[in-house]
Amino acid sequence: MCPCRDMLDLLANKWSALAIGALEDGPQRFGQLRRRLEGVSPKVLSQTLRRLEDHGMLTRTVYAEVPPRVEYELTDLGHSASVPLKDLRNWVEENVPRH
Amino acid sequence: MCPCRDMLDLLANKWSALAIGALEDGPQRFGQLRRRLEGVSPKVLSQTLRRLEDHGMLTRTVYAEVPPRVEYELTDLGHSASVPLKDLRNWVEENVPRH
DNA sequence: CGACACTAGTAACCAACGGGTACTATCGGA
DNA sequence: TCCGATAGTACCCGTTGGTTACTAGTGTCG
Repeated sequence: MCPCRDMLDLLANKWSALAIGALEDGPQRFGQLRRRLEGVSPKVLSQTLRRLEDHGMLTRTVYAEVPPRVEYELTDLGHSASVPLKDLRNWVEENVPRH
Repeated sequence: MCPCRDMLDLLANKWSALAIGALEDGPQRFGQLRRRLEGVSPKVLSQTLRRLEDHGMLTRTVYAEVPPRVEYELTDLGHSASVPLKDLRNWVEENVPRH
């Protein structure tokens, strides 16, 4: 109904939460993210990043090089959202019976 | 890979986050939840609640009455998870251009 | 007496998303 | 010449999300 549902739907999502977490350390390339988020397929990562970009959580910068280089970086909004997401990830890590 | 991914997948989900939020105020019946979480269909709410129950976030109590009465209540684990989820919902409410 | 409401779902069905694998172009290096 | 590296997309499929219709058993209203 209201736009906050869209935003919650975006952030309350496994790969979004993990991707934003990975980008907390600074800009990252596509392949770096792919390796850090173990288990994500390129298609899904691409979709996730695009949705985050559309909602203003990150920027995508293409460098016209070969091989191609694309960097993703959190916006201020993204950095701000990363705080509650980090708390959520921390809660999970603390409350799940370890491997 | 590790079980924390399952848990994150469970909690990082729109309806889960909203359902846990609604249950913060105390036990609720199915229909109450359905009305509070505007827009959720009975099937999806049922699925969501069952998944949360399976993961120990809430309890489901059936009263043998007519008409039927079923109450859902957060466990200690559920109450603990509700904290970071509430922070996330608050972030969304504060950072989304109002309706 | 018959119709309707209330409850907590389930059954059937469909669309959308999540996810996997294979494939592309381009260049440098062995 | 062939391989590797990069950032995706094309294609396909299964699971999930989602909608609507329907159930049973009783109480209430007309």
